[in-house]
Amino acid sequence: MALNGRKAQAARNDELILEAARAVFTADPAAPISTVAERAGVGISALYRRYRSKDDLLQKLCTDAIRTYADIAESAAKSQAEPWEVFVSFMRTALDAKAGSLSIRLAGQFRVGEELQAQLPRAFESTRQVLDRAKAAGVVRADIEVGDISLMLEQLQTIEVGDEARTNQLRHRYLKLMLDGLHASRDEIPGPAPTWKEIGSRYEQAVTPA
Amino acid sequence: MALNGRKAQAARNDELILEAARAVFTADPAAPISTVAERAGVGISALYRRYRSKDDLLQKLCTDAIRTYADIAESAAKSQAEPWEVFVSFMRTALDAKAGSLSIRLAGQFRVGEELQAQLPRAFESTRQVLDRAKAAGVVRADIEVGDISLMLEQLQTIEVGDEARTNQLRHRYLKLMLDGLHASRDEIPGPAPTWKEIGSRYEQAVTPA
DNA sequence: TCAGAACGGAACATTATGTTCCAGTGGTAG
DNA sequence: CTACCACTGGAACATAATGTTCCGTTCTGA
Repeated sequence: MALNGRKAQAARNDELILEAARAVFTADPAAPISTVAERAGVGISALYRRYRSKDDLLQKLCTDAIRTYADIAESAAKSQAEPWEVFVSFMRTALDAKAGSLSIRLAGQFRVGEELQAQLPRAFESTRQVLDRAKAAGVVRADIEVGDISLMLEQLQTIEVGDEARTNQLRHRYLKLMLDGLHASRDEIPGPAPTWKEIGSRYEQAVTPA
Repeated sequence: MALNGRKAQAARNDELILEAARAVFTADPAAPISTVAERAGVGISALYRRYRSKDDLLQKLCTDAIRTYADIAESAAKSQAEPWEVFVSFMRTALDAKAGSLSIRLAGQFRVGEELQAQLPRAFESTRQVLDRAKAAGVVRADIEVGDISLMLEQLQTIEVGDEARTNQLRHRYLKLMLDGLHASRDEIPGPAPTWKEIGSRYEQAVTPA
């Protein structure tokens, strides 16, 4: 009966809208809000009932995404398995979660709220732990830093061909390639690793609305 | 005196406009045409005197870019140096030329003209030769194909931090990482390589204008 | 001196899009 | 059974963005 109730319908729409928004904005960060409504199969007012503005929706999406990423990293940091296994599995899971994709592609388009900001240290710290453990074990080259992980995941998530399954397959194809590069202890790679500041600075483009 | 003449000024503007357009559209593929004029330090009419429309300008930019890429690939294909050296040098040069960057980021925004289309086989064929030679020499893993090269260069060119020099440095950082991955002959990398069709299909989004 | 090529940039037309508004619907409390 | 109202769809509105045109101005070259 909860399935037929008006409230159940509303609750289902909550999820439908979020899912649609994720899909739409992942495909096109500049997409209009009407596309989200269309994709979700609801009217525009269903959106505005839930979010004060587009900015609000984007913020919610990104905060969720970063929280998901932080969760994944934290979980990996706690794992007791082999350092290389943990690292690889972490990278794969993070890639699949498309967590960074949204936040980066939408960077600068919305105000960065407190909750989002609060997730950043957690994301950074956990990633660092996973990475450091792998480096300490000698299975990841020493000249890799946390910023590298961010940039690599971002790069991978820019890969985009028509089909979603195929896109994912290709992303993992290049992840593997990168992992092989990371794994090896060959010559130094050029340039210092990206700093956390460099990576975060892209969020600062947003014109602060009233 | 050619430096002061009206015609000389016009000729200089030709170049200024192209340079500005490259810079602007590389940074933001959706940039308005007025930004290009501003950056070039000319008025809008100076633009429209040279190009019938924005579409024309974009087409010109991309055609140039792909021709440049094809030139680089062709030159590498002719080189007699060591296969691995040739391959690495080709990748570095292609990356610096930012050749693919423009064409991909603008894909679907302009009509694909004949001249552009004519460059594609040349680009593909030369890239294939460089790659095949490296594979035959056993210095590049066998499961890499031409489409991989395209996608990798594209990925690298999506890297973007504020500073241009730094951006370039980071791109080369990850190119090196990828090269290490390519070089190694470890386990298979997952998924079939991207096909030429998959890569080209992104140009087809353009709504054909009258 | 003067015709006209080249130019700057305001003005215009059009489109895109965030947001509001209102009438309709159906579950539900009383 | 009925009246209420949360929830919704989507048209309408206001606004901002931007491609293109137009016109008055400048300055070269003959």
